[in-house]
Amino acid sequence: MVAPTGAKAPRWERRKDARPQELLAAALDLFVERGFAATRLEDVARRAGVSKGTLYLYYANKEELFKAVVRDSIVTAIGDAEDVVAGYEGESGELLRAILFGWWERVGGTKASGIVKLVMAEANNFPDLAAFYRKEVIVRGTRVLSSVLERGVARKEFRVADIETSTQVLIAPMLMLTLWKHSCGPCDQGDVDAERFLSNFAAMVLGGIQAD
Amino acid sequence: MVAPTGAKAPRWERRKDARPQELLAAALDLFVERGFAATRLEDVARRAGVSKGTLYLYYANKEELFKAVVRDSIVTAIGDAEDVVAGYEGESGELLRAILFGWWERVGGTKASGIVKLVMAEANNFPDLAAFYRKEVIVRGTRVLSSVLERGVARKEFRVADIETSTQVLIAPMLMLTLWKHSCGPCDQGDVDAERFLSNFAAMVLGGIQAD
Amino acid sequence: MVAPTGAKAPRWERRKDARPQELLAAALDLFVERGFAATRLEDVARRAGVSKGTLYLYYANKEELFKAVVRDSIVTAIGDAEDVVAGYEGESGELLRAILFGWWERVGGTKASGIVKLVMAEANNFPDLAAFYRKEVIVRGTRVLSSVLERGVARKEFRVADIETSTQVLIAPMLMLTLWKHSCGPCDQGDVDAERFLSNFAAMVLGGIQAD
Amino acid sequence: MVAPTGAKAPRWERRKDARPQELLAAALDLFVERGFAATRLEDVARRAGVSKGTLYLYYANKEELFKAVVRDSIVTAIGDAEDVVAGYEGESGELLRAILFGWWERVGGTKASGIVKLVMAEANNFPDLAAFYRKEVIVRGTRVLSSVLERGVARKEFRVADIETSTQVLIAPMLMLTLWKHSCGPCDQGDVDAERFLSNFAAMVLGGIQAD
DNA sequence: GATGAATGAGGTTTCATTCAT
DNA sequence: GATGAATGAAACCTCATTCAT
Repeated sequence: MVAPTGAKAPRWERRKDARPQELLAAALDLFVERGFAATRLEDVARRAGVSKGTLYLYYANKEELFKAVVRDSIVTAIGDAEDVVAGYEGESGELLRAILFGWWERVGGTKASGIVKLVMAEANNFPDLAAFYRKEVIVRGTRVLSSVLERGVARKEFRVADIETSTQVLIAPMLMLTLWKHSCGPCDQGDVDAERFLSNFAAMVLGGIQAD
Repeated sequence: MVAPTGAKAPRWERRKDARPQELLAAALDLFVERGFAATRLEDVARRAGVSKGTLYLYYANKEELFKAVVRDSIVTAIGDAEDVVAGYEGESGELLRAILFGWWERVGGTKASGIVKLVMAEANNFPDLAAFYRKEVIVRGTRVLSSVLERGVARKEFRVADIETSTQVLIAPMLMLTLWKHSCGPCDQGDVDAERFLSNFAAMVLGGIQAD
Repeated sequence: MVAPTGAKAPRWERRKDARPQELLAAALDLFVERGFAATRLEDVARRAGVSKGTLYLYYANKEELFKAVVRDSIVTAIGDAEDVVAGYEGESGELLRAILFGWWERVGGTKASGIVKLVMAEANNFPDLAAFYRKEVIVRGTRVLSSVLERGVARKEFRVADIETSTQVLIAPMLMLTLWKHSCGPCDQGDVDAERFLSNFAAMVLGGIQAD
Repeated sequence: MVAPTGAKAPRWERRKDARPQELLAAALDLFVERGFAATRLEDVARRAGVSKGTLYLYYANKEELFKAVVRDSIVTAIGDAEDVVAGYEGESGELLRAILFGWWERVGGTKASGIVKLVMAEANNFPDLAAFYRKEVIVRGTRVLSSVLERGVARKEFRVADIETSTQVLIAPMLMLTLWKHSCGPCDQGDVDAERFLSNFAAMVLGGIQAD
C-alpha cells in the first residue's frame, strides 16, 4: 500500500484537468480539417473520447469552443510575444527575428495556422467570430509587430518611414506562407521550405530597415 | 463578348436560353460570397428570379451547379487559352504575357477568382468537387502554361531547365495575387495594385527565362 | 372532359390553402392540451397530417406559431368586437350583453380559452410571448370593454364612476369562468353552467350601472 | 415553529437535518416561479447550496422532489386540519372558520398556493403527479371540509341538503382566490384584499348553513 | 418547361439522471 | 454523505431534393 495522502492523484481527476486540453486539441484538428460550419460537435467530442454533452460542460456552444481554440493556439502565442517584447533588452533586429521565428514555431508552422485559413474562408458567414478574431488576433498581432518597429526607431536601430505600412509589409508574406501551407491540398504544388523562406525574408527586411 | 447562339432566335427564346446564364451568375455570386456549403439553393434560385424547382431542371444537384459555374467561369477561360496557344504564330514571350494577362482579365481579376479561394477552403469536405477541380482546372491550367514554356524552348526562345518546376513558379504568384484579393476581409490590408504586380511579374519571369 | 379553365380547383391547391388553418387547429389543440413548452412541433405537424418541415413553411418558429394561434383564435375575435362596437347603433346595455356573450361564444366557451390558462401558467418563462399577449389581447380587449362603457356614459345610458375600475370588474368574472372551465381536470369539480352564469352576471352588472 | 427532532443533537447534525428543508424551500421557490417542467434540478440544488448529486441523495427523482414539496407545504397543512377537526370540542361554525383561515395562513396566502396553480397548468403532462395530487390533496382536503359539515349536521349546528355539493361550494371560491393571486402577472389586475374576502365569505356561508 | 409545397435526415443544444471518487 | 463530471435521449430548426400540378 502506498501512502494515500497527497501524492496519489486519482486517475479520474487527472482526466478532468486534462479535458479542456483534449477537447481543444480535438476541436483544432477538426476545425482545421473541415472548417467551422462543417465541423460537427459530436465528432469533436468523439475524437476527444467523450460524449456530446460533456463538451457543453466546458464550452457553452460551438462559437465559444472556437474562440477557446483560437485563444489557446494563437492568442496565447501573441501574448507571449508581447511579453518577450516588453522584457527584451537586446538589439531590435534580433528581437524582430525572434518574433518572426517564434510565430512560425508556435503558429505558422503548426496546425494552428489552419485557423488563419479557416477564418479567411468563413468569416463572412459568422460575423461574431470575425469580430472576435479581428480584435484578439489581427489587432493584437499587428500591435506587437508595430511595437517592435517603434522600439527599433526609438533606439535608432531601425529607420522606417511609416510604422503602419511597414507592419503590413511584415505581415503580408507571413500570411502568404501560411496560406501556402494550407492551400495545396487541391493545388498540388510542392512544399515551400518555410525555414529558408523566413530566414531570407528576415534578412531582406532587416537589410531594408536597419539603420546602418 | 460572346457570339450570339443563333441569328434568328426569337426574343422570348433568348430569354429561355438566358436562364442557365442567369442561374450561373447568381450561383457564382453566392458561392463566392458564402462558400459552397453555406450557399442555399433557394437563395440562388431567388437571385436568378426563378423557383427552386426550376434550378433542378438545369442542374441535377448542388455539386453539378457548382461544376457548371466552374466550367463557365474558369474552364472556358482555360479552353480559350488553349486555343490561343494552339493558334499562336508569334513570339513565345508575347504569348506568355497574353496568357497571364488573359487569366487576370477572365479569372483573377473577376468574381471567378473567388472560386479559387472557395476550393481551397472547402475542397476537403467535398472530394468529388476536389477531383473535378483538379482535373478540369489544375491539370488543364498547368498544361497550358507548360505548353507555352515547351513552345518557347522548342523555338529556342526560352531557356528553362525543368518545365514542371518552372510552371509552378509561374503559378504560385498568380495564386497569391488571387488569394490576396479575397482573403483580406478579416485581414484589413490595403489593396494590391494587381496590374502593376502582373507587369512586374511578367517582366521578371521573362527576364529570367528568355533566351537572349 | 370538363372545361379545364378556371372552374376546376385542383385538389392539391385546396389543401395548400387549407394548410395554415389545419396547422393552427392542430397547434391550438396541442398547446391547450400540453402547454407551450411541452408541445412538440413534430406532434403539431403530425396531427395536421404533414411533416415537421412543412410546418416551418408557414411559421418561422414555435413562438410565431403560437402567436398565429393567438391571433387566429383570440385577436380576431377582439377585432370583430371592435367592429361591432364601432358600428353599433342601439342601446349600450344591449351592446354590452352582445360583447360579453360574443366573447363566450368565440373564446371563453371554446378551446381558445385554454390559451388564456396557458399564458397564465407559462408567461413567466417566455417573456416575448407575454409581451405579445399583453399587447394584443390584454390591452386591446380591455380597450373594447372600456369603449362600451364610455359609449354608455356618453349617451347617458350608463352611470359609472371610474371607467378603468369598472372595466376590471367586468373582466374578472369572465376570467374566472374561463379558468373554471380549464382547471378542473385535477380539481374534479362539477361543471359550471356558463350560460346561466353569464346571464346572471350581465343582469347584475347592468343593474348596477344602468342609468335608470 | 417546528419542535427540534431530538434534544441532544449536536449543532452540525442539525445542519444535516436541515438539508431536506433547504432543498424543499428551494424547490418550492423554483417550481412556483417556473413550473414543474421548466424547473431545472441543477438550479434547485444551487439555490439550496448543494450539488446536483446531493439532491438525489434525498429525493429519487424530480417527481419525488415535487411530491415532497407538496407534502411539506400542503399535505401537512391538511393533516393538521384533520387533527384540529378530530380534536375540536367547540361549536362547528367556529371550527369551519378556523379551517378556512388556517388554510389561508398555511397555503392560500403563502408561496405554496403557487403549487395549486402549477398543478392546474401541468397536471395533464404528468399523470403520476396528477394522481398523487388528487389523492393527497383533493381527496383529503375535500374530506376535511366534508367532515366539518357532517359534524355540524350531526350536532344540529348546520343544516345542509347535500354534503358533497356544499363542500364544492366551499372550495370553489377558495380556489378562485388562489388563482387570482397567481394568475395576474399577465392580467395586470389590482390585488384582491384576501382577508376581507375570506371574512365575508365565511360570514355568507355560515349565514347560509347555520341552523339558526 | 415551371412551380413551390412537401419531405426528412442531420445538426446544435438542453437537462434529468448516474456513478466513480 | 457529498461531489460534479459524464451521459444520451430528445427537442428545435435547416435545407437539399422530389414531385404533383
